Amino acid sequence: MTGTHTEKYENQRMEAIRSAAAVFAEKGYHGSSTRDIAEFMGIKQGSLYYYFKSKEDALSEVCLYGMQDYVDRMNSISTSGQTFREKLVATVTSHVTKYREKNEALRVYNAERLYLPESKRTKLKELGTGYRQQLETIFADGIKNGEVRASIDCQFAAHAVIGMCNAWGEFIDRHPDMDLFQLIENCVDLLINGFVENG
Amino acid sequence: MTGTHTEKYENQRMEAIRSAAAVFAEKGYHGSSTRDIAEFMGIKQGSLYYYFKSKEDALSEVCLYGMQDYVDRMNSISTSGQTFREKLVATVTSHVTKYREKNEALRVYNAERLYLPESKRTKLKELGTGYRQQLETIFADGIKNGEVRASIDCQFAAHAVIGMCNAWGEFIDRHPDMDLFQLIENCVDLLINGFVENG
DNA sequence: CAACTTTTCTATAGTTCTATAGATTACGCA
DNA sequence: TGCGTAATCTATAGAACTATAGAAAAGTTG
Repeated sequence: MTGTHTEKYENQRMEAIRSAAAVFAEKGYHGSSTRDIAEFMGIKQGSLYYYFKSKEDALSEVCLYGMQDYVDRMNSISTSGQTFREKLVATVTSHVTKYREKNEALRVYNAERLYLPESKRTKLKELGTGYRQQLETIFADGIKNGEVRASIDCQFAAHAVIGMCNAWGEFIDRHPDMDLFQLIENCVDLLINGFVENG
Repeated sequence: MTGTHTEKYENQRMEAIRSAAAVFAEKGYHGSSTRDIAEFMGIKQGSLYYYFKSKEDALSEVCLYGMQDYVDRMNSISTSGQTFREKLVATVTSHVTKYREKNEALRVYNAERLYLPESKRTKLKELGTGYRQQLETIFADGIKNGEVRASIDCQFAAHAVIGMCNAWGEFIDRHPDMDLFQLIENCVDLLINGFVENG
């Protein structure tokens, strides 16, 4: 597959994906033109079609690019021999710092993926489901060894963690001077202890 | 202001705002055309401009419409004489059920407001800030009377609650058969007790 | 350097979209 | 019933956008 292409082609293709990610993240998929993306990358509008079959194809590539890295990190967390608490810290840290690293692709995945037709979303769904299931397993294991309250619904818990991280991710993007360390600490404290005295 | 217009005009105007909300919620601001909105409403594209000065104006009205109701509910919660716990339940319930009621306008506010120019966002910012500050006050009062742990950062807490509710809101929209009662219970339990045994 | 391949550019066909102007129909009331 | 206002429609100017075709430039290899 990749063997058919030059090294330069592959490099430029990645550059095109990153450019598309940056532009989509700022203006949204429908608010961005192929000219915007090409200009960001430093080429002409028409040349972009040497790397993407269509604008929709560009969105698809951006989403996959954003998810791949994200899922990879979760894989290494869930297979590490850490305690529940450590895994939770690692998950939140990984997720939240990804936004600070200005990896716009993950934001694009969250905000724009639904504009892709079903057929182009199956792979993305698999990745997302895989991520969530691994997080569910972390909770299930936590219940087994007594670290997590037995009444916790693991599916709810996984969704809640992901949703909270995404919500803060959006916020972080608009507040570049925010103290991430403090934020992560607050998130983990909330997830572990709740807000209320004597829970 | 409103005195200059007919009752029919005001009714149709609200209908136009609700139509715009529905269409924007489904396709996004840039992905929607004025023809889409007009068709949803059952009139012709050009006629829409009898009710909106521009497409951007439509977005602005939708966002304001969505926020107004949302903020009103928070006003009545925060001025009620309830305990922290009760106010938290009421807040989460109000927020989450707003999504189930298919009030698309709030979703549009969350997802699309940033496409408005700064000048058209000042009122929206005021409303959002007001909401958040009232929620912060609920937490601050909870600390004062010992219901909430003293180490909680009220600003963080308010953002976290709003972010979590919005995250679940998006989810609810895509899962219409979900049990809201159970979801609210889970959310409140998480916020109050956290996930971990003996917090 | 000459032939060939890869990458980029220019130009454009064919759509679609916003916003406006002016005609047309529906409505309220004397 | 007929007049004046309110609401909607038709038609279109003018701009923008996607995707393609074919020319040009850059790069590679004998």
